[in-house]
Amino acid sequence: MSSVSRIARPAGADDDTKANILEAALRLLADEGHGALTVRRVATEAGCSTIGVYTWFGGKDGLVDAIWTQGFGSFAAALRRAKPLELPLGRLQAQALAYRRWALRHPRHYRVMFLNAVVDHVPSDAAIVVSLAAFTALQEAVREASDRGELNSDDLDAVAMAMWGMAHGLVSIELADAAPPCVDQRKLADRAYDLAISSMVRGFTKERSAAQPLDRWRHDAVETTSPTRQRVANDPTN
Amino acid sequence: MSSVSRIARPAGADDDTKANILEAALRLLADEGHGALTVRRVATEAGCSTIGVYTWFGGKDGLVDAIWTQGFGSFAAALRRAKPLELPLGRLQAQALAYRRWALRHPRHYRVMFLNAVVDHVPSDAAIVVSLAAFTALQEAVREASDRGELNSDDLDAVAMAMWGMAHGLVSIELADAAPPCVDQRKLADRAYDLAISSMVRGFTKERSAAQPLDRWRHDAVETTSPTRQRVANDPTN
DNA sequence: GGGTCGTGCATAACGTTGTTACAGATATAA
DNA sequence: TTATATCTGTAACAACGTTATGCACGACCC
Repeated sequence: MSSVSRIARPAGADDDTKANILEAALRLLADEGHGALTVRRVATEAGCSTIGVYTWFGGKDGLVDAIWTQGFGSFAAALRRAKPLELPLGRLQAQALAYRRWALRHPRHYRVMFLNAVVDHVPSDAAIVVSLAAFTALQEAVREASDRGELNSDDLDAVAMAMWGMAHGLVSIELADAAPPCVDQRKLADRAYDLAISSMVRGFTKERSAAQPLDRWRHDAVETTSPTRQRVANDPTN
Repeated sequence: MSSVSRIARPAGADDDTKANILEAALRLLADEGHGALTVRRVATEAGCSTIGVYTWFGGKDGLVDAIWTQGFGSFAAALRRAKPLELPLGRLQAQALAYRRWALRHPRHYRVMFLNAVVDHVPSDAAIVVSLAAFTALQEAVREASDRGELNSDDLDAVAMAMWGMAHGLVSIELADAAPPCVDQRKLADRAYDLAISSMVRGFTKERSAAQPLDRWRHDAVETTSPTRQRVANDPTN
């Protein structure tokens, strides 16, 4: 495994303990959920003792911070990658769909990042900076719509926040299985999300167009929802 | 304190240990947050040993369940008490405002009920039934609007869910202090919440009326936001 | 009144968690 | 070779939720 040790350590120790630990943590999170994210368990999976987590991440908080940062990188990229729809506020709507798609593909990651899955973890300043990139993508979409004269409000921050809040709330409820009993929770979540986006966008636009259904974009967008991993080179969270 | 013991117990034991424990837990939650909600701490504050929590609530889960139930009772009552605004979807808008008002008045309670403040607590079936009352209030407001012909959608469940998700998302972000840095977080939260409500409502309504600002209702509605307790007889959470 | 039963309770412990003091081991620098 | 800095495993610590054990007391029956 280890090529050449560059730093003093006991014989037989792996050279890239840090990478092993983070990888083990991400794997445990994806496969078994945040309940498996104990220092001892991660250390065992990474092939070192608990000390490794403290040497390389400063403790569990630091490890979760790394997971957080990695997740937000993937999340922000997904938002930025969203191809604008041919509708009013097209980029904003595309990002809203991408928001839920990412969350449904990485539910355990989303829980750590947004749903306090790891108790009372407070992200570091560095992690917060990374996470802001996601919101920035949203703000840019809002500004684009504003520049095109599509918005009926000048309060761009409030518009961005309203969209984020809506997406976050609906996704949170869906991931928490907190929706009220229903014949088909998933279908209701689909409909509610589409309706919320299209209604809010309709409320934001100047012209009074008819509501624009989102079905055709949604369906091919959310084809995969199982939490099983699908690794891609250099981006384990896709 | 204790009037007449009706059940066998050691001499000197208080008669209503169960009430003491729940009261102590609610007080600790309100005063110090969920971090103070340890079995040992609650027992000490209630004047009994840890066993009391197990005897009367079956464990910490049961205790949190009781807090949950109590909170949802207060929450649902607040939604039902909301006086309809003289606007389209007036009852729905009033409930949305009441939603945030309750959350800002009982932030620690809201965190336990909605934000996974107590790790991985899964509510009991009984607690879920109580919590559904809150959603029912929302559904009734939607049905009322539908009966009046104010809605442009027939999917009433999706409408209710969209409103709930929006409110929950924005309030969650606000309570988590997760909003991006800004001059005045609170004012942005105010504006974003009003904008989200009015925009979504505008998207739901058939006629194309101008956006209706919510400021005047909002300001006298949310005058108290500090987490300090203001007890009212028979309803400690107001 | 005396004996039995069941219930509520305190003490003390168990296992698991995050964390750390300590000492040993090793690569690099002098 | 010697010295230093760094990494690591062992073993322990405190705090957490939980529970086995045994005692105290009221209710009940005779």
